[in-house]
Amino acid sequence: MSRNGDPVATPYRPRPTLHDVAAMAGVSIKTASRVVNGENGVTPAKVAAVRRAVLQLDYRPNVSASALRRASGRTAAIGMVLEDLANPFSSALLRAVEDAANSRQVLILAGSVDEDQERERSLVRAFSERRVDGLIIAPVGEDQGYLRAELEAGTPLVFVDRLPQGLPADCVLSDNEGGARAAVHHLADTGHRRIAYLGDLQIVPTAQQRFAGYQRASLERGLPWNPAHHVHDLHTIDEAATATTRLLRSDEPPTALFASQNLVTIGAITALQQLGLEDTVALVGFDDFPMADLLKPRVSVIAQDPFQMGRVAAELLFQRLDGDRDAPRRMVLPTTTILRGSGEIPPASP
Amino acid sequence: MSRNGDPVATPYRPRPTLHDVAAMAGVSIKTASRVVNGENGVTPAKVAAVRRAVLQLDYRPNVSASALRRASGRTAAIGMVLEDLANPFSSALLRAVEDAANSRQVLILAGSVDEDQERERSLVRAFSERRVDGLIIAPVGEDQGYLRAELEAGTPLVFVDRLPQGLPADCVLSDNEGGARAAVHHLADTGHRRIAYLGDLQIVPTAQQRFAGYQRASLERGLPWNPAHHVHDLHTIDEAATATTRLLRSDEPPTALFASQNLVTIGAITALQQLGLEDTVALVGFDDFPMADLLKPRVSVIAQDPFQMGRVAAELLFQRLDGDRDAPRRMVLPTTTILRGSGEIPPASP
DNA sequence: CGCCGTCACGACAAGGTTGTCAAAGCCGTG
DNA sequence: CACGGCTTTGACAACCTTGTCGTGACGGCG
Repeated sequence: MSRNGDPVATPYRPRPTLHDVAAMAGVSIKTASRVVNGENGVTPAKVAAVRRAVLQLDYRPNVSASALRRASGRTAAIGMVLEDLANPFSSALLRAVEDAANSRQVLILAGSVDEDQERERSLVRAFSERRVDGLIIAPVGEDQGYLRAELEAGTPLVFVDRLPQGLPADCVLSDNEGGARAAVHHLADTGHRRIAYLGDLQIVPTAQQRFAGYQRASLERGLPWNPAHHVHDLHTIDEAATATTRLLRSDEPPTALFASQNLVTIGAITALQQLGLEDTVALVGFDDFPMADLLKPRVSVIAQDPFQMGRVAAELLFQRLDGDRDAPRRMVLPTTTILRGSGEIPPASP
Repeated sequence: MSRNGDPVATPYRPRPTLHDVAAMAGVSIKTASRVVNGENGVTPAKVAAVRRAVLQLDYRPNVSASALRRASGRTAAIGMVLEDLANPFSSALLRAVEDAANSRQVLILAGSVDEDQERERSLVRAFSERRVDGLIIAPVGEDQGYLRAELEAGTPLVFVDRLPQGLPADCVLSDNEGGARAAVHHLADTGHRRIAYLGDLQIVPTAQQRFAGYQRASLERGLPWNPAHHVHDLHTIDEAATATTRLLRSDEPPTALFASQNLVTIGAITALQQLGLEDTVALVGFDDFPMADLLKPRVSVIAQDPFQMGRVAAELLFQRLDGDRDAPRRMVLPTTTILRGSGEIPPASP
């Protein structure tokens, strides 16, 4: 009863192949291939015939089969292993790389690892099984030695945001230590001596570097070293808010806060607002975030430039793909200090 | 003189193939294939030998070659065509789809179109040449008929955020009209009668729907219809801010604003803050955004749920991949009205 | 007119894999 | 020991494409 409009599964029409194109154009497969790939040595008449057939059949070359046969084996795709595709930092990286890849007709496979080492490895494996031409990785694991085979097979690797461990490879980092140091110096310049550190998971290398910057600046300025003012392992807004509240309610509260990361900064702001202290306690956050200049007070930050990081990483990768086989490079991108208000609140006179 | 540490380009080691595995294990290629694919009918001793060889060579099956040969032709990859990978809406969609894909060992190819029709088509073409198993598309073009060949070849298509034109395909939308209508009703409930509409590019279908909702609610509440209070084609924060400023400085300024989109909302807030009117003029925005509840006043919004949208789209897609060939479905996701303060500001008494 | 170089073209193999199928080995039974 | 039935195994073709190379046609030259 297929007449009365029942949805009937029409059989799928198989995709046309070069074989079909060649048949329709009345030439050999090889000649069709030549035309499709723009090689010369084909009569204009046959070129036209093949072109017609391609159009009529809506022929799409099969890149997989092509890559399989081609000498270079290039698939014109690269893989990106990121922390979380939904977070602004990762997605800015992705977008920047996309722009670079786009101009070379290269596609991007992307995945999130969520701080899970196992997932990092399985993603890389999946990309490798697709024979991506290169990988850009924001590593979470403690050892990237498992990638040696990729490197040896000639797949260029570029690490972003964090240093690779146990593998010589290109790498693009922010100046985490320098940025954190600048933040603390700025708060000290404003008159603060009791500056709390609110940090991400200590296993995260960038968090370590930022704490090192905090420590270095504290030393340089002769600030009191008070472990009660150092909170580590904050990984969500709520955790950061809770920790901030506790700090500010303690006997000897800090007069300024350095938040080592996006979500921590937001958590700190939440807590400050709840306590009504947002105009009393100074705050500098690491990482800029949207809206930072619409809050009251506007939030001073140490900004990274994820777009530039992605752009530089992509440049490195494509240089490698173009044959550059020099020693691995490490690029350190400077941070920018953006003063908007929250970091310029002076300490309350005691 | 390669002894003294000059960087010397060591030749790349070609990736091991099944052939190599088979040779090392002393079996035929086919038997190695059987072991790798977990087929049975292989002696335990040979299974063990092949496993050893796989491990020792760090063999990675070539998914492309495999897909080429397999009857299904599945590549275990899907393509996503999004507005801009760096914007929160797109990246939330991407992430939600990734989570669904991940549980099926499917990878994601993603690209941004930036409101460029041409780019939409070229991205789809690139994905199609990779023989992705399915496509999730946030369309920008005015006609998706060019995708018919994909559909006929059996590649499931799911559209998100916007309806496809000229093609019967699955589709997941927010209730744009309903959400906008709710926003205006809420502002009317608060006592407003002069509610301005600040809208995105008019060619964008979602913008049209939101304007329709605004119009419908205005009618339902008998609000004055004042074209001077309707601003269209705002696509950046700056444009929105400028337009808002102009509106509020006009002879008969609105007492409330409905911003039809993320960036427009932010632009409106910027303008309100500059004019010192943020506690005087009411504002409801379409789309939630991070920090909306840390601003002063907190920003009332009509929230979409991009994660759910992505999840639903992925579900549809995978159902199709699992053989569902029913008529195309259209899913409309409800919006949520989140009242935080800015939408509850009463009109200034004249 | 015969020879040779050039060019267009296609037959064939190969790339890494899986589906098909026949051969070979093993077992128990009569 | 011959036979039938079962399991294990590998040779071969095929997927779609491109690289190699030989063939045949053509034009130019001696």
